[in-house]
Amino acid sequence: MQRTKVKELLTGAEEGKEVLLKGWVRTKRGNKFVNFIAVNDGSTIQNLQVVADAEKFGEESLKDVTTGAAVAITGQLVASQGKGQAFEIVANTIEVLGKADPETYPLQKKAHSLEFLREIAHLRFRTNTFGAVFRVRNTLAFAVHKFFNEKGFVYMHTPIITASDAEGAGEMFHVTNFDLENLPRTQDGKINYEEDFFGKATNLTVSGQLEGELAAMAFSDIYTFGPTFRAENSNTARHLAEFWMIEPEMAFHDLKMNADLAEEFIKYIIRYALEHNREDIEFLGQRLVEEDKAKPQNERQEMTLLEKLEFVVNNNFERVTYTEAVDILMNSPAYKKKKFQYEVSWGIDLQSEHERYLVEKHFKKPVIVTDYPKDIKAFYMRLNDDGKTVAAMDILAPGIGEIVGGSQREERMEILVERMKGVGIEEEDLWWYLDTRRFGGCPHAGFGLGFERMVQFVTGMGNIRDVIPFPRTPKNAEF
RNA sequence: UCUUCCUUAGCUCAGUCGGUUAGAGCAUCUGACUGUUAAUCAGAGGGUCCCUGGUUCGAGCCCAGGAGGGAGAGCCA
Repeated sequence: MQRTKVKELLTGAEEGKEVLLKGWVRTKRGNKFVNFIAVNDGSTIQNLQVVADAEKFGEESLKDVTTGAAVAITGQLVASQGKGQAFEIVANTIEVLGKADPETYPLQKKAHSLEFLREIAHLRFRTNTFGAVFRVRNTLAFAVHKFFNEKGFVYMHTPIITASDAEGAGEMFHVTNFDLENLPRTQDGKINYEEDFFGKATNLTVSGQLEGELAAMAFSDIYTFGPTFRAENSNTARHLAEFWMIEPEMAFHDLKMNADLAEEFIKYIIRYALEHNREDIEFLGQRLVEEDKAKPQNERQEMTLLEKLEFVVNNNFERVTYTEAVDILMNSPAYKKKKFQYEVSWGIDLQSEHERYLVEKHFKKPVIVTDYPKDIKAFYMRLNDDGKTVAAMDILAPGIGEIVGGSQREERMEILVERMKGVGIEEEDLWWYLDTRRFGGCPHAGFGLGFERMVQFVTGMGNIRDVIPFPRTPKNAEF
C-alpha cells in the first residue's frame, strides 16, 4: 500500500478507504478500551488522530507507541466522532518502526522553552513551533527563487571562498590547509601565504556583491542566494556567524528602481507565505499572543502576526531621506524629553533606538531610508550631486531593524578610485572589479537581504537562532 | 566586546534571616476510568543545588574566580 501524507489525508479525499500512515507519535491517551494516537509527519502542523481498539491490539503491542516513536499504521480513514478533527483513522495494524524510550526522550507532550529546545536542535524540528518555522522558511526560500525567476533574473553562484578582503563588510573567517602547529614563515617572520592551498590568503565570503556586479554587467539582472560568514563577536538575537543572504544586482537601475524592487520583492515573498503556510503562521501568531499575556498591557503587540503581515503586504513602505529622518528624530517628543541615549545630529549613523523610533513609533510600518552621509557608508556607493551623501538605502522593519541594505553603485571610475583610496584599498587588489568600470560600465544598483531576518519577520520569532536549523554563533557550533 | 539578569529534579520554577531530612507544577512509572483533544483522578520514584576555591560551628543562600545561557548595546544583514 502506498503511504499517504497527513496533509493529504486531512483533505478527506480518501474517506472510507484503507490507508497507510507513517509518522511520529505526538501523544497517546485513552483507557483500557480505546486509545487515541496523534501522529505527525511534518507535512502539516496538524496531527492525524488514530483510534486504536485497546482490546484488539492488547496492552503489549501498544506499549511502545509512545511520544516520539516512529510508526506505520494502516486503517480506514473515517469522519471523526470527536470534536477536534474532521477525519481520523481506525487502526487495523500498528507497527512501531523506531521506539522512543519515554524515560529518556527529551521532548514531552508539553511546551518547552525555546532556550531548552535550542540545546536539542537536532530534535526541535519535531515540535509544533519549529515545524511551523521551518516550513515557512522553506516556502520563503522557494518564493525568493520564484520571484526572481519570473522577472528574468539569473541565479548566480558566487564563490564561498574568496581572496577579496576589501569589502569592509565585516570580520572574516580564514580558510587554510596550513598545519596550524607549524606555519611556514617568510624571512621577516610573517606567515607565508604563498605556500597555502590557494597561494594567497583566503577567507569565507562576507558578501557576493562584488562578484554579483560582474555578472550583472553581462546578464543585466542577477541574484545570489547563499551562505555568508561573518566572524564578528556579535552576541545578539539578530546576528549569526553563518547566515543566508539574497543579493540582487541590476544593470541600468538607479536608487529608486532599486528600492521599488526591494519593496515588491519583500511583499511578494510574504504574500506567498501567507497563501501557502497560513496554518503555520496562524499557529506562530497564537504563540505570540500567549507570550504577550505574560507582559504588561503597554508592551503587548497592537496587531497579531497575521494582521501585521497583511498590513505590510497591503501598504506602501514609507520612504524618507536620511536628512528627513534626522529632522523627524530631532523634532520628536522623545528627543525633546532626552529619551535617546545617543546624540542625534546630521552625520551620525542612526542607532538602534533611532531606527526603532522611526519604524515602531513614528511611521508604524517598514521604512526605506535613503541618501546617507558618504562617510558612514561603503566606498562603492554612488556619490550624490551634493557631494556629501551617497545613493544608499536601508529598509527597516518593525521588531527586526535593518532587513535590507543596498545602494546604487558608483560607476564613475575616477570617483570610485578616489573613494577606495579614502578607505585604504589598493587599486590592484580590486583590478577585476574596476574592469567593470573600465569596460562597458553603466549605472547599476543592488541590495542585500538577510534571509534569516526575513524569516524572523514572517514567523515573529524573536531570536535569529530559532529560524536557522543549526545556528552558528560565537562559542557555539554544536550539531 | 560592554552592561545587566540568570544557572536548584527530565522540563518550568519556588526556596524566608546562613540553621534539622531541599519543595511545587508538569513529565515519567504504577493503578483507576467506555471517545480522548497537551484527557482526567489517585499513588510512587526521581537531586553533583553549574564548577573551583574561600568565610563560617554550619552555605542552595555570603565572598572571589571560572563556565554556560537570556535580555539590551556596539558591529551589521
